[in-house]
Amino acid sequence: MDYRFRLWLMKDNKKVFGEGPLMLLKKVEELGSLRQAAMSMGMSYSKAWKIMKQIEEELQIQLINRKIGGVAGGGSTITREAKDFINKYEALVASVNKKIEEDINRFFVI
Amino acid sequence: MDYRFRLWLMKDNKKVFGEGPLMLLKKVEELGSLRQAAMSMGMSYSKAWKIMKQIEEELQIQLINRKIGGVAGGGSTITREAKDFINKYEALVASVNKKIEEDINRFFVI
DNA sequence: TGTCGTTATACATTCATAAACATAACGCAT
DNA sequence: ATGCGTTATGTTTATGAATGTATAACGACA
Repeated sequence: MDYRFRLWLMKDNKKVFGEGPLMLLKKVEELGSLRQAAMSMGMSYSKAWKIMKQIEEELQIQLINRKIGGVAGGGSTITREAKDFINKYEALVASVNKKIEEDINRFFVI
Repeated sequence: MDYRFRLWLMKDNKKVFGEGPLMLLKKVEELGSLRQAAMSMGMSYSKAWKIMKQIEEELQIQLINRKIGGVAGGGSTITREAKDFINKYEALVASVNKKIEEDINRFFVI
């Protein structure tokens, strides 16, 4: 049986971290700019920006260091805190994924 | 850390079973009609009907026995196959949830 | 000092999805 | 025969989220 799952971290009953933010942060790390990260995912910059803002407010964690203006117009890099966070989230998701694969073959023998 | 988790069963890359259909089937079992089941969930009947139809087509499983007309206008009851299916799905979700709760406290010590 | 690509933000528009609505058929009970 | 509440299905309308557009500020550098 094939499956798909999503796991969100919640705060005050609001989604505060999930697959979208994860991808975004990894792309920022790779590309050095939030705009380029959003573009590379086919996501509008305004949405990407809102996501970052919301998470930072909600979790009280600074995720990216912004630089406005300058040689390449500016850019963003992810913070150590963000790196730690995505490492934890990825480890969690991997662990859960493993569990599902074990179980799904136990329950659905199809 | 609080979380929310959703698991879908897939067929041909399409969502074919998840939390929505599960609730719907349980409500049909409880209330004896797809219309009432949908209403009780604040879901439109047409959507509920489409969900049932799609799953039955996709999984090649008959989920509900329909009766049109008659004493109470008709109604629907869920099949044994559907009962088996929701039992498996619920067991799987419960097992995975347990795992997440263990892990999330291991990873996010917040 | 003007240019560049970025962050930041508000606002308008588009689009996909869901809900509403409409209609037909059904069969038991009165 | 008629009415009732259901299943079945297509069509229309509404809602909300995502996207697009616009504008300002910024600062290194040529």
